[in-house]
Amino acid sequence: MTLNPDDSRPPYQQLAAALREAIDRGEYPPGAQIPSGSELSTKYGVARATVTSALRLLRADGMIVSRQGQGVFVKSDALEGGTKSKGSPEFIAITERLDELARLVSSLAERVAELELVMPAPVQQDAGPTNE
Amino acid sequence: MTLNPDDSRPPYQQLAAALREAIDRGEYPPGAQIPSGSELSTKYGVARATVTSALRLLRADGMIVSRQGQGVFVKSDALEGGTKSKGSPEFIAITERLDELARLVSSLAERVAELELVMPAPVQQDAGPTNE
DNA sequence: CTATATTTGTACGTATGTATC
DNA sequence: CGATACATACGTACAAATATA
Repeated sequence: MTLNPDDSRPPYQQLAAALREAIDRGEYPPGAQIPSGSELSTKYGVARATVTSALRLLRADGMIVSRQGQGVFVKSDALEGGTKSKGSPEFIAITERLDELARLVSSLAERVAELELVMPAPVQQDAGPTNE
Repeated sequence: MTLNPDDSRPPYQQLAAALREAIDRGEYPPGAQIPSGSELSTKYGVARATVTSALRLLRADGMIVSRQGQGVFVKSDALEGGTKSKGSPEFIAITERLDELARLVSSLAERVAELELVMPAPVQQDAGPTNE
């Protein structure tokens, strides 16, 4: 499988569309693991960075989740028909912002959890008022 | 200005935090143009791709807008009013909530980063459970 | 209108770090 | 410990859009 050089869209968008279609087609059913970045890179004749860019779009669509050391998996509630990939530019922009924000919040939560492990326990204030 | 190698955050997140702080500090006021990718690359000693990654976070925060052939500009609510208000009231409301949330998360990220600098590094437990 | 420089966007190939198996 | 897989980074190159001479 190769990308179409006549397509006006850049390769990473074409690859994203191809993967979306494959998911909708059921080639990668919900919960299944998508081929690794290296495999996709070889299969479609693009660099691994291009695969990463394409997967970022799918992640923004909420169709996949990436787990370091494991792989990339199709989300269980991935919609059929590619409804999420369409919509107004504003919708896409908001979705991407939400995705980045969600990832940032996740990493923040982990960092805070680690900090709490090494933090001395908060000193109990002497019977302070609990109102807000 | 150079990045801190002791910071546990990857360079692109450090750079994003530095740029966020510079914007909040008023070094790049609303509507102003941020130094070009090449300049930031030289100034902070990172690759341009790293600058791009950092700017993607700021874009996710809603702090900047990029215009190909022109540059990257600090987003100004007043400046953006003309083009951004072309959505349904629901879209505008969601965008505003997203903006506030992004700002809150950004401030949280900076506070966590400061805490991590003062805190002792978490010890790696070599006999811990590896399952989840 | 054309040519050139600037800036962002995208892509490539390679390398390293880290998590998981 | 070794193999696999994603995350990140580097440096280079070209395309697209814009501004300017």
